[in-house]
Amino acid sequence: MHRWSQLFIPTLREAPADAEVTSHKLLLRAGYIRQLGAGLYSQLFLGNRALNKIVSIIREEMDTIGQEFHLPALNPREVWEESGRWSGMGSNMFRLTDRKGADLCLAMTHEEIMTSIARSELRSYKQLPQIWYQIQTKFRDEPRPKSGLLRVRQFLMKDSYSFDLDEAGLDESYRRHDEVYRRIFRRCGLEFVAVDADSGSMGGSQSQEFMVYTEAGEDLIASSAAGYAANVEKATSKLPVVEDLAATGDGKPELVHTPGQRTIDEVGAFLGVAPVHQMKTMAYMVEHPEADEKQVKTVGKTRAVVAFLRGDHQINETKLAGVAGGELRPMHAEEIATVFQAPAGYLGPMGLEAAPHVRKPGVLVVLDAALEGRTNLISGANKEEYHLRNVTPLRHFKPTLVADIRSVNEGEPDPVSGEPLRIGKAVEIGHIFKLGYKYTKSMGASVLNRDGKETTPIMGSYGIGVERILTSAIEQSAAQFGGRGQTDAYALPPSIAPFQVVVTVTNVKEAELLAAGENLSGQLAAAGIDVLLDDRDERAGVKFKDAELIGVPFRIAVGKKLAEGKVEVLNRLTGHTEDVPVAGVVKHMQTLLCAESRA
RNA sequence: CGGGGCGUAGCGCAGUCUGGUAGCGCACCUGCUUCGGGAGCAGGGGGUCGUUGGUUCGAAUCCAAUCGCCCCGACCA
Repeated sequence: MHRWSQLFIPTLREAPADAEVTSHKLLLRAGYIRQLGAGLYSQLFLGNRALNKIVSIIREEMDTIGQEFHLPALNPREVWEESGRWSGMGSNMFRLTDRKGADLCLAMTHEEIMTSIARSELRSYKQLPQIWYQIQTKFRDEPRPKSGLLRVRQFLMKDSYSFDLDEAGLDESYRRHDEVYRRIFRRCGLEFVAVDADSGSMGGSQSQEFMVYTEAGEDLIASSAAGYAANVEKATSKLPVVEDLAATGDGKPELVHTPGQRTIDEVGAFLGVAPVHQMKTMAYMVEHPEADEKQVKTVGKTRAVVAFLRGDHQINETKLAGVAGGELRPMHAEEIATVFQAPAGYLGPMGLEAAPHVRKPGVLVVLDAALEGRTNLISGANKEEYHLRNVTPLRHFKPTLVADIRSVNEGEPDPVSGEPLRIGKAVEIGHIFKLGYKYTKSMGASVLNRDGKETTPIMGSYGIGVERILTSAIEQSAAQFGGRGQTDAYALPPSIAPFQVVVTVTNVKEAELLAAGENLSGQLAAAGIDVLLDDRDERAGVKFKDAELIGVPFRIAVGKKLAEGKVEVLNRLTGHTEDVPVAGVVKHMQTLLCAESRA
């Protein structure tokens, strides 16, 4: 049993001005953390206690499928050279030099180290599969740390790595992680969705992110009630069929004078057509990575990329960049003039010389899949103050290719079941993905297979952000309280709260109250409940406020009702209070906690 | 790295424009009263005004440089 009077729980009445995000304010006010520098936080008693509980849950679940390691955070340069990431990680990696002048780095992740162990120790297929994990501090020199514990430069990560003989084995290791992750997040009381994700700089094929919807999030995800979920960078939808406009005149593209009308809305209003019947032109330049030598050789370091979308649709630059094979930037005015021979506002497809193939030189012209099969659209005419009617893609102009390059919108039917999509900000709390052979191959790991032949093991890599679980639990709860009109209030799930119950003695100067509180706390502790006794010589109001601030899910007030042999039990998760006879409190709490852990 | 903002007591802020040697609320300490929703009264402690340099008789205040933090963007597991 812990006595509040002896603890260091520095709660604040007001949040420091630097804190903007809800969870950041609350973590500071509740005395969980204090800031040391940008993206660097000290975890105080309560913060550390909550994080330790999360770590325990993760460890317990991970132990059902893997083995816990603990690797050095300080890594020699050589290992990272082997995978090509010493330079690949760029300035996001903290680097340092030892007294002998040797280069070292602070690890951002541990594929290299795990693979180096696998390389030197794994010899036979009989040793596979292996799942190795650790819970360890990671260092990343973020360009912009922000939002309290959400994006920091030093954080705790559970990272695991699987080594399998073949793809079927990897599928299984991946599936087991998927299952365990879901159990971990459920036990931490999070409402999450698993989304298909972009594999990013880590390389690999299949990949899934575990996300918690919250306004503080940095990612946008789309999900539907039917279970479809994807990062907006990847999400698609099934669009209802659009009835095309009737052709005018002889049905061939027809010039119309549109003086001063440049935007989709202006042209639409001027001609009396809806945006769905218009086609918008987006002009970019793509810069190919040096690594893609072939591409750079045939089509040049940079090339023009022109995308056509429905008038009411938004371009998804991530998708387009994927198609174009490099980084995008908007075209400059001179480049527009060269490619289109027309000013922005009147750009269109006619007269463009499209590259016949992505790997062939010429302007890369991409038609969004939503325009495939559409007819008689309105587009720019590549002539100042003129637009065209009756433009039918694939008949009147040939793009290099047709691809999905747009962002889905809220409410559109999901591609699987047609349920409306919900789009919202979310925080990534976990990521699992199939790495493939990237590291085992580049670092030369191999085992002998059944036939005595050298075989490269296939790898998977799986991460969980420990602090992010705490942060998103707070965000999630604060949003619920906010919905009930209570701002800056939250309560943590008992599984991860620093304490499950706080016993508030309303007035410690009344000896009976204090004695009853101590007695009750002792009983709860003896029953295995994590209890905090608030025995401070403070006014009741102060203690109630503090109990709420630190997010403990259950509060037992020992006060005036003790005269009737009762104490007041508040379930902050539901807001429900009830008076319970002192003798029945332990049982009552056990029932409440049990119900909560099942929920 | 581009754009914006801010550094004055533990926290929140005023004072800076118009230079004259620092103030308010909360917190903290002491005493009395109060005691189930951030108490009241009285007394008290605490600040190199981010740092460095310059202008001036005199700088929190004006000028320059520099460091740090926050936000938007770019980037990112």
